Amino acid sequence: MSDMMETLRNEEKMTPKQIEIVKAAIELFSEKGYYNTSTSEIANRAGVAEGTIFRHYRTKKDLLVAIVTPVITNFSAPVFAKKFVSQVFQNDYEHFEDLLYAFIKNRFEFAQSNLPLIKILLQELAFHPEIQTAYKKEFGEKVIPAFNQALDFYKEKGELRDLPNETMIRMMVTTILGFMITRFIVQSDKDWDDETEINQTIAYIMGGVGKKG
Amino acid sequence: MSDMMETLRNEEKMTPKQIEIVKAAIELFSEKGYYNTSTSEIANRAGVAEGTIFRHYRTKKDLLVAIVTPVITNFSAPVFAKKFVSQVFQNDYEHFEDLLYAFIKNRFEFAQSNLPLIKILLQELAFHPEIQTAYKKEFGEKVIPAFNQALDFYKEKGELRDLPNETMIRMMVTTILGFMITRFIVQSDKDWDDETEINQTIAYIMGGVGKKG
Amino acid sequence: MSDMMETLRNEEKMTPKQIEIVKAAIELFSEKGYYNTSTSEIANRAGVAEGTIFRHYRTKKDLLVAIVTPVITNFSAPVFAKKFVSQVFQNDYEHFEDLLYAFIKNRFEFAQSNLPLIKILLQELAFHPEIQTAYKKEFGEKVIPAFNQALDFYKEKGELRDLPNETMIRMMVTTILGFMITRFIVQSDKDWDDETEINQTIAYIMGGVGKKG
Amino acid sequence: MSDMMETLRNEEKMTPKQIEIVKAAIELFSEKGYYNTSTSEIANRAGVAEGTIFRHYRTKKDLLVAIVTPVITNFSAPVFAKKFVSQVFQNDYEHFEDLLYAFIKNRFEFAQSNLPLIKILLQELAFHPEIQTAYKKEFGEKVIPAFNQALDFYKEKGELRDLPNETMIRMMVTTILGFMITRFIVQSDKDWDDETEINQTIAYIMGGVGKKG
DNA sequence: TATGAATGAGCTTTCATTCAT
DNA sequence: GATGAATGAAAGCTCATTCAT
Repeated sequence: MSDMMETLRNEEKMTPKQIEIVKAAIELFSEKGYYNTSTSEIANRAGVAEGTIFRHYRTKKDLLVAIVTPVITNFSAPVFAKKFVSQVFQNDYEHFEDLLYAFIKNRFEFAQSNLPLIKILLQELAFHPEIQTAYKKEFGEKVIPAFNQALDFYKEKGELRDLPNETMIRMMVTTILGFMITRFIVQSDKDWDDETEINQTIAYIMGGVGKKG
Repeated sequence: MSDMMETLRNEEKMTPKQIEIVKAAIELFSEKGYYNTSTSEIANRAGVAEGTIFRHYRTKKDLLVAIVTPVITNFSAPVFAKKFVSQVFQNDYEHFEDLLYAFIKNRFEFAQSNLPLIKILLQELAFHPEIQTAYKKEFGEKVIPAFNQALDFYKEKGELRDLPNETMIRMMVTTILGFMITRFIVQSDKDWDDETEINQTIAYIMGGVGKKG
Repeated sequence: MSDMMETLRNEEKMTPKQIEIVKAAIELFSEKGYYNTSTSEIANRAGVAEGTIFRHYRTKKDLLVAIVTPVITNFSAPVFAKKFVSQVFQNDYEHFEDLLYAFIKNRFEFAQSNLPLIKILLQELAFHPEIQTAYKKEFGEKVIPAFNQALDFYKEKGELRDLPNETMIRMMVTTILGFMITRFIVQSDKDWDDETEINQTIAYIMGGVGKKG
Repeated sequence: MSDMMETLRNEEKMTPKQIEIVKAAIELFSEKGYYNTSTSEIANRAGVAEGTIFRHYRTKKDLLVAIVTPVITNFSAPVFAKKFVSQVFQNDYEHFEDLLYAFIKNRFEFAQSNLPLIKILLQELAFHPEIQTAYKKEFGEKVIPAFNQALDFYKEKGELRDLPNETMIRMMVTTILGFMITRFIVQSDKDWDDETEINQTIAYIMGGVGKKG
């Protein structure tokens, strides 16, 4: 839980009760969904009066957005921060495969320790235009450009097929997200050998986008 | 719309009003989600009294389930019906790639003409245990076995890598679903060259699961 | 009470419960004011579930407006209807004083049997732009023109001073309203000799606007 | 605003924050009414914490009463103070008309510089028994007696008709208040020639209560 | 004196569901 | 089968007031 509160970041400015509210909301939203969770339930679990929620968040939806928006940023952004891109060009990752491994590993761990947040994001994305907007902005302005740089770099190196970046990104993202959703949500109770699965996923992707021979 | 009503199948037994109710519910559920749609709105759009809905469906959730359950069966099942499997073994599809093409093409068209139904399924799956159960049953009892037969067949033929079927299925399903979700939901407004995209998707999958050389 | 329901007019189209709701609302709004009356109180007194109120009136304010708007029309309009104006010109009222008497008498009786409605109107006018708009429209389009015709007629006859109509109307309306408010609201418990008071009011007005000698 | 604070009188004993609270409350109450103004809004506009309001006024209603009560005294009283009455008997006003002019002029100016306060008084009078009581006390104990003295004096002088004082007071007050309400509230945006209107009002009153010939 | 987080009762409103016709 | 008025529980939200600091 403390991991997640870090993801939400501005913990310092929060009162103890507000932190309890956010924690309770995360639990309930991820378990039962936004519409199946009442504010009185949240207040109850947070050990707080219902009115207290509305001192901190004007509406129930504001609370949802306050929870979900940082996840969008933190789920997609960090790896694409300057540091990461520069690592690519400094040859920290000799092959695209190495980059892929670092990336998936990193995001896998993020997902693991922020599971409830990610569940909320996935479940509610369809219903809240505010969240969709934030997601599109993040993806369009940060993720795509960073991906483009990296893909161009490794294409130049002759490691990747001559497919449009857009197509490649879609396929990779799809494969990675699909793996994580299966791993953490659809079949979370299965006994997984994560290291093997990650490597198989990388192999699958490389088979699809990497240059043969 | 009539395509979709076919998917729901038991149209014959429905009164005209009931058909209107289901049509209205499909539209509204897929546009705004189950929880954002009120029964009075459904009644309104169906041109029916609110009470009429409850003559046909004991609860609002019953209406949802009545709409969604057939989609599960129809989205996954038909291709795996006896006819389909026998086609595989009768060498109707010489290569796995051919099977894949037929499969994706067929499901792509189904998705296209049942888009609202599939949106409802995807959006609500997370929140309704009844739907999850139906989905798991269908997937476990029909899809997996059929896939297994086909994969074993083409493995034997030396066309597929020696990966666990489960892994292969997950990756293929993920890739295909991811393609369709992008195509029809996330970026439905983009200008798509469907034939090209389908072929690239097949190439991507074959790269990942096909035997090299 | 049945008098008042007539004022509201469209009783025919109302369900019995709706009539009870309106009656209860009139009582409570006039006794305690709009903001001091809760919808649960109204429902209670009307012997109705709270939800029933909102089947008939989308919001609490809609209920207020539905009650108040007809009062505006009925308080100001009827006397100025065609019939009334034509009576003026057919010499039904030989002197302005006679017209005044008929007018005050008629409005006095209307006020008497619609007291709660008029209290609501006076009390809430200040706070609800919707009501102000309705009132201004009614006054500007019906009352003023009718008054103008009558005043011009009796000015021609040499019975009225040469004051601007606007000023005369303001003074007369003020005097008449002031009388009624004192009579029915401020000092409603006093023992009034209505006939005398009405005549004195007329005399006061005639002293102020009538031609001397 | 400083004019109004004078009206409220005990400014000396107020802390700066308290003064801000009162100013903010006057603005908001007069603009939107007591029930549409929240204490948090007042605190906000006053630049003060919400709790601070309740250090100075036990309840929100106390704040209203603290604002409105002095207005009642100051709106009606000053003219009837000893000084004023003695002026009457010292023949400072030869004719009743002169007294009337001085009175209306003086109250007109008071109203002009205390408009928000007077709006609050008029708007809230109907809903708060505390205010009604204060108003009745003031009117009964100060205004009526002073008026009686003056009216008797000018009746003796043969300038006024032989109407009951009560009736005359009612009519005069009604006319004067009605004029001011029209001037400052109902049609405050109209272009007024105040001097002319005041004189016409006096003429109207004199026509109604003055002795003919 | 001033703060502002916290309270909880109470508000208006929504909505799935019932039932007499 | 169809209606639609009525229900009442529960929702989200407001707000005057308290109190530890």
